[in-house]
Amino acid sequence: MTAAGNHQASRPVGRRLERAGIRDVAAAAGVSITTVSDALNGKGRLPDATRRHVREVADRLGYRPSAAARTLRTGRSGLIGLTVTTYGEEPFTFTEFAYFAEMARAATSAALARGYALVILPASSRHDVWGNVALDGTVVVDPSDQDPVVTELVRQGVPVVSDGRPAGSLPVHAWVDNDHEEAVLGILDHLAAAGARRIGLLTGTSTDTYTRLSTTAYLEWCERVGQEPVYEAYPAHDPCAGSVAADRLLARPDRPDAVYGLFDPNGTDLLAAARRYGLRVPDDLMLVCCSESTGYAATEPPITTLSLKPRRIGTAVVQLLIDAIEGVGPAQPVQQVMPTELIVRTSSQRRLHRTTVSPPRGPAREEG
Amino acid sequence: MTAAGNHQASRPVGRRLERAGIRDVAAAAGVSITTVSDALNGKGRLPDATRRHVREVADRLGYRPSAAARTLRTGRSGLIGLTVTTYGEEPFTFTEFAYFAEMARAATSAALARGYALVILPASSRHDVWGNVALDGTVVVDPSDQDPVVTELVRQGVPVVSDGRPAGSLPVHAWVDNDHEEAVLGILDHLAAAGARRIGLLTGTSTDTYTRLSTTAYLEWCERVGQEPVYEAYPAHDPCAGSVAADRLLARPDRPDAVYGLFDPNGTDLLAAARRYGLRVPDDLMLVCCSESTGYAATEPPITTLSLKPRRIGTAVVQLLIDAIEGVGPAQPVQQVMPTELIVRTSSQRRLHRTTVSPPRGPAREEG
DNA sequence: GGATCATGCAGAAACCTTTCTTCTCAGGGT
DNA sequence: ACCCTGAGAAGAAAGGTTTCTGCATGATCC
Repeated sequence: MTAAGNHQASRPVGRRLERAGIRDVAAAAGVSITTVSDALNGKGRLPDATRRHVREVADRLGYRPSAAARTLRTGRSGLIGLTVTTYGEEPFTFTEFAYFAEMARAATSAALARGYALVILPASSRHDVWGNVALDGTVVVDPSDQDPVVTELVRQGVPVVSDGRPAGSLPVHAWVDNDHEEAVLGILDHLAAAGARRIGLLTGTSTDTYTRLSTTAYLEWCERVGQEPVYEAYPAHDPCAGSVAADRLLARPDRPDAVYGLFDPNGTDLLAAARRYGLRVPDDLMLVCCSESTGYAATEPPITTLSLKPRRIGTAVVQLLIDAIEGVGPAQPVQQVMPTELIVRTSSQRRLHRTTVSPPRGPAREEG
Repeated sequence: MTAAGNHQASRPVGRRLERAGIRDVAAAAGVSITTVSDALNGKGRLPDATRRHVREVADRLGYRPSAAARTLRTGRSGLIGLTVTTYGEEPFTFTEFAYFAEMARAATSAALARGYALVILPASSRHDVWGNVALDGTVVVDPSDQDPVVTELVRQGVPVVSDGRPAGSLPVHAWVDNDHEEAVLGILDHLAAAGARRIGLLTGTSTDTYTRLSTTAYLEWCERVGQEPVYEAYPAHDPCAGSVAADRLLARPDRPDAVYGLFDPNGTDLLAAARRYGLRVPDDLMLVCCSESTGYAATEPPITTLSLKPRRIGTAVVQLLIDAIEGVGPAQPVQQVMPTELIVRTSSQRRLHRTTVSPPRGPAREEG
């Protein structure tokens, strides 16, 4: 109230009008700040009359407790980080785009339902951002081998739960992951049952656990059934490399008559390559890819996809994390393996077999 | 160091080992906490030797300033909210899913580049979450008529920038939106030029500005060229209603020979309906829809889409918001209208015309 | 040679809550 | 009459930073 005192009604959306503090409420209600705090938080020994009175005064003054002060005092911010692996400048790569979006959506819902908010943070980036936000815990998606940020967080005692098995011996508090081996084996069996004689794989060159587990499962299956492996690996974070790799795979002399693609755009990549080579789908070439996109229901022909059920994963990860933050649940690290779902469409049905799907385990409780 | 002093190396991932504070650094470096703060923040008058020494000691101790304390003192949290309209239990509806995901991605990048992190918050939900997080500002997507949360934020003086024109007289500090009228007019002209005689519209029943502006632009165009309007409106938040509406539109006696669908899934909806009625695309029916999905490049036939360029929007919104937070830029509200991009594919080309696209205005600077 | 001045650093307030501890007072038991 | 108990409420510390103000010290200037 210095020089600005003479034009009061000038700008209601001004610089930032001084908010009412707990002191102001106490003064207006004629009680101490302790009483205000207790009344508003339902603590202490106060008669209902006092509680109501304080609440009413606080409402009238538009009082909102300072989150910063509360965090400082209680050590709890109500914020959990969602750490995404960054490729180049952008958070999360395109190949896992739909997956990540769905997973983040579910994680947001789950966190909000328990009174927490999600902060999106880049992995292993300039850590001034990391230092500037008080986190009660962090979800890290696909932790890389020795992520310095995660290591640092764990060292500080911040609970960390990962989506995907942690590589190396990263001591996360819990992780959730799909049963990737079983998923791949299921797909290969499905294709073989539909009449595939030589099944190819479109895989990645990176060393994350998803790629690794899926590839080794494929190789094991090939060995078991006595098929020579036919696969192409490409850098999955490159948006164009998928098309090239798909083309290469179908250009081989030992061209497969069925292909499973590990990454979301591979369905489109393979379909385009098949058209170039005049291959009919599914008659000459059967196709399956791992994707969350509903667009594969509308391609010509519709493509069979493997869904990793990201909503289930996102929900589970957040539940585990908040349990760890609040100290409920087991003290030991938890490992939760979630089933996948094969959505069978035309591209993997050479004859009109059955159209049922095969959820590998457990009753399907939720729609996610 | 009370009872826990006797088993030091017991659990490195223990409860939460007490972090080093600025006091500890000061003591270890043999200086005052003022000096530590100044040395680390590049303020005050200190010789470089002292600065280096303090920094080194701080590093050795693994000192990280408490974000809560800093926020409390400075009034700045480095956090900006991303408010999404919630439908039912879930944040953001499916119809704007791809748009939102892309927009959020760009917003995250832009915020991080300027040292801010993004918090995802639900609109008009239980506001205990809102009260618990200190926000420097908020981006609100598609603000509804009288959103209580946004009103409250503005009242508190928190900068608010909206993606989409604010409905009513919501006093946001700035907004960014596409030129929806121009986009619709461009599409209608494009279809007419390709030979469409009667153009239909698939629109929504909700009252948000996007739906409203697009629909009135369509009606105006119809009046101008003397065509009877042919449209169906449906509740866009219902994932199944789109198919039904598409079917109804094509079942009409005055069936259109070209349709523009305002929402992302409408391309698939219309394509499926066209198949049911035995209509060839684009020969009997031309199709355009508003979508960010790349899947429409792989449908049969590929479908022409209107992209709202969500990455540009997300970036612009965050820049505007941070400018407002940091007090740079104009004091008056800013309104920024961004161009859209029509991606012409087979579904809207009856004869083999040109394949060029028509960005309504401005040079295409970035790829987003 | 004393006033002035810049330099290097320290003290302490302020930010706003939550919570531990303490105080007062009324009433009931013996 | 006394002690004890419990309710109701207040005092004050603590949480960790930033930053304003101020105190020395040595160098500079007339």
